[in-house]
Amino acid sequence: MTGMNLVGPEADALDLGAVFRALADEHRRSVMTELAVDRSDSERGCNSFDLPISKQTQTHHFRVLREAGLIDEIDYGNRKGIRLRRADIEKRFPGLLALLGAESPGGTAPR
Amino acid sequence: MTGMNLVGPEADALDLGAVFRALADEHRRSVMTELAVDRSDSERGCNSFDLPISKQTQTHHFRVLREAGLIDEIDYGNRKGIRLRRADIEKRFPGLLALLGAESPGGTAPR
DNA sequence: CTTCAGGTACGACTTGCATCGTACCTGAAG
DNA sequence: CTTCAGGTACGATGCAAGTCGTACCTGAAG
Repeated sequence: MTGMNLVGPEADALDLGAVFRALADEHRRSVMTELAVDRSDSERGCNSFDLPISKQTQTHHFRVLREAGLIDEIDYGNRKGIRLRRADIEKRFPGLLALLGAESPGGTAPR
Repeated sequence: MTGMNLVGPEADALDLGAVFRALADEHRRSVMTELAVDRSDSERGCNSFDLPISKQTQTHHFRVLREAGLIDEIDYGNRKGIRLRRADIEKRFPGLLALLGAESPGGTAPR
């Protein structure tokens, strides 16, 4: 089976409190900002975001993002994929990703 | 002197991280939700939000909201006023207040 | 003046959370 | 098989933050 065994809440069950708590951390927010800017929404590797923290801590952060419903984690056994749940987020919290994208250091305005 | 000696950051200096950290707390978020829904943006008393916490803790939460740039606190000496910084927030983080307003228990949609 | 309610300052306590060390699992490559 | 890199599980640690107790200040009302 190819992945997706790690699941978060349904689109309608996304909790704004959990989302804000997830985005309160600088590292998690930088991940979400990168994802928000990349309009291709392609699956990304966990270490494509170079976070200055240990891999155990990265595991923790990605879990928080998944449990908040912001990303999907695709488990391949010895490798993991990350994908932004853009449609679900836009449906439940329209404009949130734009706020994150506007914070992109490259000045990558959503237009 | 009529108030406003308590000041937060300038409109352009609002930090998304500080805002998310402020909104991560349930009590602070409930205050902001109430403020976001009330389009009159009139000055409100501190205990017009009935929070199930002591007054010292309320002082703490309002301070966090002010330092995040979300509200103004008007000091009258023995009384205090609270006012939402709607224009500044909308300018810097357009759509944020709509997200909060949509969480209002009364189903008070922003329009 | 005294009384009283609203608010703050300081400190203590407790919980939550970010972080990492150690150990272990998984799958791919030799 | 062994080796190795990516990832997880569990536990410990350190720090930030939410909460409240006590004491004090401020202004209004008697």
